[in-house]
Amino acid sequence: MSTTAPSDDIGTRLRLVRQIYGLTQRELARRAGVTNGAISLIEQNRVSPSISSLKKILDGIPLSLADFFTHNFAASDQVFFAAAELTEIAFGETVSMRMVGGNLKERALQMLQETYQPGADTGEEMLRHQGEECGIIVSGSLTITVGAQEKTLQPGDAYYFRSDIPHRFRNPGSAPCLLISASSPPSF
Amino acid sequence: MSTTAPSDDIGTRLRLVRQIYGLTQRELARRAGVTNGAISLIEQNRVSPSISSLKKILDGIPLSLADFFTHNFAASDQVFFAAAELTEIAFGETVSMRMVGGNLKERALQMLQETYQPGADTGEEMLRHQGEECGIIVSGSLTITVGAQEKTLQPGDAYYFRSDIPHRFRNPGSAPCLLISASSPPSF
DNA sequence: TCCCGGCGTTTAGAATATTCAACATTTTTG
DNA sequence: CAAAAATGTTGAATATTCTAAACGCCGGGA
Repeated sequence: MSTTAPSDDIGTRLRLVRQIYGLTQRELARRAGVTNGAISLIEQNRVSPSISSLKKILDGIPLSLADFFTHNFAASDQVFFAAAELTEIAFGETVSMRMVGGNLKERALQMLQETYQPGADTGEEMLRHQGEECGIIVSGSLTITVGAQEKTLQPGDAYYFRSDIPHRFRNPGSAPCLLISASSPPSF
Repeated sequence: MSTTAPSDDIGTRLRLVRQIYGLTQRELARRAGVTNGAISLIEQNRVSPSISSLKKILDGIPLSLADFFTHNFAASDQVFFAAAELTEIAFGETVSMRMVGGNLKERALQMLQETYQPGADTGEEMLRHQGEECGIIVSGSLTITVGAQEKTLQPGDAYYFRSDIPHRFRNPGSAPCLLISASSPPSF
C-alpha cells in the first residue's frame, strides 16, 4: 500500500485533465450537471469541492475518482512522436526495435516497431513474461510459434496472445520483416 | 487508464478504514484537526465532505487520497488464519507447503525465522512501515495486535497484514516463541 | 469597423458542510 | 452494582461551497 500521492493541487489537476480531454468549462459543466462557475472556482483553488461535486464533474469526462487521484497526467502530455524520437533498441545483428514513448513514466502500454532480418530467430528457448501482446505484419513474413500453435504470417496478418504462453519469432524468408507490436504492461 | 473505481460510498469506506486502523471518531478527529461530529456525519453519508476536509481526515490516519480511492480495504480484512485455513500445497510425494493467505493478491514476501523469549514485547508505540508481512507460529504463543484487532496465536496459527497498520508483538507465555515470518519488501 | 459568439471569471444569494455543545448509549472501573 | 469515561449521534449556529446571472475579454466573420 503505497501509491504515490499526486499533487494536492486539485484545481490545477482538474484543469489539466479537462484540457487534456479537450473540454471547455462550460461543456464539462453541461455534461456533469454543474455550473461553469463552480468549475472555474475549483480550478482556481478558491473553493475545495465536495466529493459529490467532484464526482459529478469527473463523471462528465468521464474519469473515476481513483484515476483522478492516482494518475500522473502531466507525465502523459507528449502525444506525438517524430520518427527520429523513437528509442532504438538492437538485439544482435538481426533484430532491431523502435520504441514509442520510451521516456514516459508509468506506461501501461508499450508499442514497438520491430524489424527481423532474413534468418532472424528469437531462439529455441521460448520467451515468457507477464502481460499480453499483439501485432500486425507490415511487410515481409514472419513465423510465430505460440504454445502448440505455429503459423507464418503475411503482411496484414496479426497476432494476439498472453505473454506467459511460450512464444518464438522467426523470419524464414529472404526479405526483412517489419511489424508493429503492442504489449501491456511494458516488458522493458 | 482504467483503475477500477471502488465504491462511491465514501462514508462506509471511511468508517471501514478508520476501524481497520483502530481509531475512534474522536481520536481521528483530534489527529486530523476536525470535529468528531463531522466524521460522524460523513460516515453516515449525511454530507459529502469537501476534498480539503477529507484530506485533513485522511492525513490523520495517515492515508493518501489516492490510496483511499484506489485500494480495496474490504479485501484485506482477513488478518488471522486458523491452522485449518492454511492452503495446503503438495509437490509430488515428498514436498508439501502450507500457504498463508493464498487468496490474497500481490504477495511478494521474504521469510524469516524469529524467536521471542518470554516477556518479549516490541513496545507500546506500535510499529509502522511500508510493505506487508505474515507469519506462522511454530512453537510457544504470541500476542499480536494489528490495528483494532488483537489475538494470542498458538502453534499452527498465522497472521497476514499490511505493515502500515500499527502492530505489536508480545510473548506473554513462559516459553520461547518460535515463528516463521515473511515480509515485503525486506526491511534489512 | 462593429457585432456576435464563446471563453473564463466574478458576485450575491441559496444550498450544503462544519463546528460546538449537548445527548443517549455502551464500556470500563472501582 | 454504580460511577465514570468513552463512543457515536444529533440540533442550532457558523462557515463554506454551489448556483444563477452578470461581467470583461478575445477572435472570427459581415
